Amino acid sequence: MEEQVHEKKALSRSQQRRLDDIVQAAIKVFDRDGFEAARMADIAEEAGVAKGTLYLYFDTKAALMEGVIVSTIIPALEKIGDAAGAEDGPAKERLARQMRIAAKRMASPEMAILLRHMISGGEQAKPIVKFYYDKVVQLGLEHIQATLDYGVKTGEFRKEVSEIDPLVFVGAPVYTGVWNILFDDMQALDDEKLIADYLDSVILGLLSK
Amino acid sequence: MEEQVHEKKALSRSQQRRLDDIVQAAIKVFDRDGFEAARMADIAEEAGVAKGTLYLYFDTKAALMEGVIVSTIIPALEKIGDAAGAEDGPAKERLARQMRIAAKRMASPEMAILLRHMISGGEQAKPIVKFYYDKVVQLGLEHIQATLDYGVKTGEFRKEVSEIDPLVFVGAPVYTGVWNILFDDMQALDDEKLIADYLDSVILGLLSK
DNA sequence: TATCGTAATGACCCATGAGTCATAAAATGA
DNA sequence: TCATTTTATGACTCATGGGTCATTACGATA
Repeated sequence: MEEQVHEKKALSRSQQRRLDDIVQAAIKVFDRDGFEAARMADIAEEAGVAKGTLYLYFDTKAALMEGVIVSTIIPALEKIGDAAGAEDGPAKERLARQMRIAAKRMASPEMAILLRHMISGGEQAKPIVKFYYDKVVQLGLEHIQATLDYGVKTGEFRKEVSEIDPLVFVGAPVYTGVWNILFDDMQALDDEKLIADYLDSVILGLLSK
Repeated sequence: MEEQVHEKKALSRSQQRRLDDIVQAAIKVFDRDGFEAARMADIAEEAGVAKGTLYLYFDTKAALMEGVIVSTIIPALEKIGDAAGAEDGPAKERLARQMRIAAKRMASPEMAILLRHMISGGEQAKPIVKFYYDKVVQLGLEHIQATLDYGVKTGEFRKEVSEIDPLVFVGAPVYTGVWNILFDDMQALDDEKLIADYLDSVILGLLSK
């Protein structure tokens, strides 16, 4: 991930505000139109700024996209890491908590932007995909694996559970994200119920007895 | 879904062959570059044909995309419907079979094209999304629901299982599709094992005893 | 209020690639 | 074989939108 605001270390108050405006506008337009179809002119208008001004803050459209991701999504992801890592309660509840957090995240508009960009942006999205894989996917899977192992160790889960691919447990959260992008207009998803049902059916299969 | 080959009823042998070449070339290029980045000139070259020739068979780039989807994906989906509908064996195995078929489908390159297009193409992809929702998602969910009900009726599944949102069971298949698009370079997915693990953990949670 | 440096503007430039069409090649058939 | 219709070609047109930069507005300082 590169820096995208040239070499400026410090921005004045008003500059910071403008940058925020631009990022907010970009989120709105990227979310509405997708990266390719989004026009810089629209983002500028949405931000109440001239097109040229965008280029004072971001060198290219791709850099603006990265800026959006870095400034809104990465911090959110870090929070997830913290929350999921909390080590208390029975394994069953840890797993449930992790999945709920993941699902909630996947359903956010910021994540929709990220997902859409990673999926549709070919070569140029590669660095972001790599970053996401290393920093989010890997970490998330480790968290889940740890919970599974923990549950087995305490005897709460049957011992074969350690061998289960932790990817199994990200299916539902990812699905909620994709569903929201594709079909939300047609049939809004009840995230809560979906995850509850999921946990209901999955966790019973994990228990020892 | 519109027809895309003007009003031609019958194509000559050689025309049919050319059309197949074009569709094959389009699949290859759309898969490699995604819809937006794919250039008609590249598709023409790949098909061994001049650019203008493409427009004898398809009016626009979007129509070509639809042509690809209609001619390769829809038939495949129908086959799924047939296979999943077969009504024999215990509910447990019907469910397993349905999920395996779905997962295999989601992992195909044709589905990758469709997924990418639906996710990244804004307004213009709407009709296809709608079509997919009506003809595939709905139908698939009905099949799964039927299997769940069947399992409950025979006493194989505990009775609350009827209340589970069938979406729960498409999480893993969808996830395999998305994973293949995003992370296949980094870590190839073992579809078989993933689904097996998934079934292993989920189905135990469904059983009566 | 005059000067100077910095930020903002938007008309402009230009590469790109979808789509066209006059021309050429191929097929048809008398 | 020649006339006629059908199919293929690729150089060309043209709309689009990312990115630029000469000009203007602003704000701070003396």
